Amino acid sequence: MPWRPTRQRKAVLSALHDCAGFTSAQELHEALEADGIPIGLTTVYRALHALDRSGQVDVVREKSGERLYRPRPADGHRHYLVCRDCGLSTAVDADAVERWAEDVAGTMGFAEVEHTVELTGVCDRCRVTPAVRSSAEQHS
Amino acid sequence: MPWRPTRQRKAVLSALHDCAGFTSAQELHEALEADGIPIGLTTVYRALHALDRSGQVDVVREKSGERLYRPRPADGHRHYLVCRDCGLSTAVDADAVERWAEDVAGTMGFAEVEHTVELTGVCDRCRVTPAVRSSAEQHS
DNA sequence: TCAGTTATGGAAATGATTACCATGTGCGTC
DNA sequence: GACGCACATGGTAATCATTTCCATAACTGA
Ligand SMILES: [Zn+2]
Ligand SMILES: [Zn+2]
Ligand SMILES: [Zn+2]
Ligand SMILES: [Zn+2]
Repeated sequence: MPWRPTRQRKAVLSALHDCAGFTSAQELHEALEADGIPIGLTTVYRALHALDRSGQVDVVREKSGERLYRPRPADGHRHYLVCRDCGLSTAVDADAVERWAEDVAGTMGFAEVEHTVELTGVCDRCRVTPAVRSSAEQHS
Repeated sequence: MPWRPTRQRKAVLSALHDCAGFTSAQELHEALEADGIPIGLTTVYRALHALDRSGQVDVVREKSGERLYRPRPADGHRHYLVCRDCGLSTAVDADAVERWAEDVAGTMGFAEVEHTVELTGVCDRCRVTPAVRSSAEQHS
């Protein structure tokens, strides 16, 4: 399974790092095109899929089912607290959950256990000044 | 917002209780039709949506994005450990997670916090006798 | 250069879910 | 019981993210 660091793949990874929070495939595609980087939507999906398989991105699903991506921080597996209003996302400490997952799996005799944990809420700022969720401008 | 307990709505709720584990809207629809209960797919979706809003079912999403439903046990909010192979699902104790979620949310200044937690793995039995995931027959 | 593999991207397909809308049903009223 | 209206149903068509197809392009090693 060779891996060619093509212009497109590098562009996707780069564009992903330029985004503050979680971003969808389609948003990324638009952003790239807007930057004058011609790339097919299919290729964006493929690149994200590959990044996911190789563990370079974290993926969450929003209520609609759309997948949102975010470059994974260097220190590995994380979970996030995401504002439903503005999209602001913050990595949180989840050691307790990690331990719990291990525990439960062991107790129940399950193997190859995976977990997804998603926390959503309304952030401090949005409680005061409700914002519309937009990929372009998320307050940092 | 009145609530008429129509033939169809009662049938959906009943069919849902007849299923061992999590079930999709379409599976439910097929099961109902197979039982000679004529009902529109649209109606099944509406009924499940209503049950969800009123907190009578738990919902999870599988990798494909398909929504799976399960009647919520009387004792309220639960999380499940689901076998990726056969679909066997088991409610697990998640007090640790509940507390963690509260904690994190409070610390970060978020309000109206919601969480989704999904545990998947391969169950004891499936490690020995791999089964194909099928809604119809899930070992209990 | 040549062949073989890998990557790209437009268009068409997929598949769950939702929107529309004309029709049907429950139910309180007269 | 008949009437009227709000609520419910269900077929079909639309939506929409994602995937599949497939012909073409780019890359790599010999
Ligand atoms: Zn916010
Ligand atoms: Zn984790
Ligand atoms: Zn199993
Ligand atoms: Zn919980």
